Amino acid sequence: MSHQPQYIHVSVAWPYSNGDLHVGHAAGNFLPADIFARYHRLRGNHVLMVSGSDTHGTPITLEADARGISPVEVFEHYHRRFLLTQQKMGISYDLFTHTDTESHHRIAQDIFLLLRENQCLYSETQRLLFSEREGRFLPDRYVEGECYFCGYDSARGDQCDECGNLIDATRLINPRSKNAPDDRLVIRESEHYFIDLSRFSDPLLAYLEGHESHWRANVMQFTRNMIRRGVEEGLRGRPITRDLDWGVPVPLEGWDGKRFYVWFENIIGYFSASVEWAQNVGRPEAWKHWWYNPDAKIYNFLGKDNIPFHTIIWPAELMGISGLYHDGESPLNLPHDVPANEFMNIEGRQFSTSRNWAIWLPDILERYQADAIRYYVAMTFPETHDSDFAWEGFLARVNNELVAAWGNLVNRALNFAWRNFDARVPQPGALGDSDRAIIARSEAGFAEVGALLEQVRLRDALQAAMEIVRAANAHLSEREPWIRIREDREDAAASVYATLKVIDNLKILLAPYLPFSAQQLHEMLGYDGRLFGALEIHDFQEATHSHEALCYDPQGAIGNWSASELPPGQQLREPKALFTRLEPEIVESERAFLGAKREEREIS
RNA sequence: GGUGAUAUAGCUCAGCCGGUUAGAGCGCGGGACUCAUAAUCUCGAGGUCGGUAGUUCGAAUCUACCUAUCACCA
Repeated sequence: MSHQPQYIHVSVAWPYSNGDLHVGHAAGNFLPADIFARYHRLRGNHVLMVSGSDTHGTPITLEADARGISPVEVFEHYHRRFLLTQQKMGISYDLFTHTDTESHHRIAQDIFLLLRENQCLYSETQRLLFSEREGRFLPDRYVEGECYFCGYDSARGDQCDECGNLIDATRLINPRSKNAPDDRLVIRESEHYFIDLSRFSDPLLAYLEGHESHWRANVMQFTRNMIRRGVEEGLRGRPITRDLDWGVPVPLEGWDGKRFYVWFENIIGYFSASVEWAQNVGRPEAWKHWWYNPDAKIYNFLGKDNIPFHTIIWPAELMGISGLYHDGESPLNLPHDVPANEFMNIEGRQFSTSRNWAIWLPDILERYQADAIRYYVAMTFPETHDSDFAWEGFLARVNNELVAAWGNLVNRALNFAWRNFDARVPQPGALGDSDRAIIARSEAGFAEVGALLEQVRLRDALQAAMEIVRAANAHLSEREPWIRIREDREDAAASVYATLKVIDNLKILLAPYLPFSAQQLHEMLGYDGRLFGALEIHDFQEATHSHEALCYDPQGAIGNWSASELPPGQQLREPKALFTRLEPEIVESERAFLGAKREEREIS
């Protein structure tokens, strides 16, 4: 199964660093990305997986205001926690950085200037709400007023909570500042840049046509209709700058009080983080293998709320800046796939951070194994529709599937060899038909599970691997080595050897999902070395600031997506249970956390 | 209001460019086994596929309308 290594770029939507990560982030964004990335790493492909904290945007400044601290303090606090949380989860980013680096600022500004030079932007005067007292324009989220649909008195600047209509803040009746209700706002004009999407309608449609066969139905249909409608009416431009003091500055004379819109700038992070990564590893041109190589494939992992940004705006931006930092012929690569996930609900209800209806990753990582969380969330991935995280389901899947089926298969086979075959992989002699069949079955898993992983059908791929687990348990029960060993030691050795070999294969098939226990199992089987590289937090110094980032170092990784060659006679290490069985009581105790007041605890 | 996705056994889901008695895992009931974290194996009972109306020899699978949920847009 040797093949030319491919260049696979895995980019993950950037979370706002204004609060901890919860299972929604894992389910929609970074866990599918990590599973996909780890699979490709095992395949021997060149993977570049990047993301980072979004340090800008009104969620950050709102949080800063609420706590009476600076936006920098807010984002640095949560950025640090993101690094620790994702390290514990084993999310193998080559680089998880943030958007307040000098590198990102410069690249975002370069992209803006090139888009402007290439006439992909236009400027227009907008009417916006201005606070004379504060001497600044107020973002919609800072504005309240009377709803012009229903008359509700405290409609927000972006949406009315009473009637649900979206609001144009300048049309609110008696608009006022949310923080200072007696501060009456006035309308003032301000010049802004817009991205001219209308000129990209045809190239975007052509781009979609090239990916029809493998994009998820919702992503493709939704995007296509949006663009088609745009072709009829002209895709509307979107403002990319706004009047703010927190964000990436607009690099033009006289634009001091303006910053980029956060969605324009954070999505550029996929590109800027790639460039930063290349810099960090001392190969400053290396990012081009993914961005300017026609054979490379870029995958964006995100939630469904983010689809149009990734399938319309970002590709348009990339088309508009092709050639940036590069002399060659090929254009910048566009996303090859945008496998957006739907949402994960909690115990039948929608996430709500304000009501604390959420499951916080730093908290549950204190109580459960990372692989157990990864397993349940992966089995429940909202790939085709919204799914539900239910603690009863967590308990059942961990105990019945992870512990009882997979963990127990490992445990019974290794224990048997440990006690009856001198702590070694038995010398098999002649294998029986069913021994050969189960080995063949597990070896076929590399093609079967691999094909599903490549289509980003991660739930199906995991299910396919678990079917092999069940077949292996059935094989062992049918062969009964614990009985056969009394009269035919060779026969028992054959069936146990076959089982260990199957387990060795399953170790790799499951490794993208269960990297921690796969490593433990690897060692119990008597191997040395690490299946994957190391995941570490490093500090990077720029001209005036330094920042921390999570970095995957592939050095020394020996894991390989290919059939086991388990050597007979190999010395085993003492088997220990891979997974902890959970008590039924956790269902009630975990449910009690939902909706209750939460204290943020130090991450150990 | 528009666009898209989703709606299948108690639960979680697969099947859906039409075609034999609608599949899997879990749960549940009956057997077997004891190497294993009371784990494993095996047999079985459970759905007529959100609703209505069509197309067709034949629809969970196609069409229209409706309902519900979610997202995006207005």
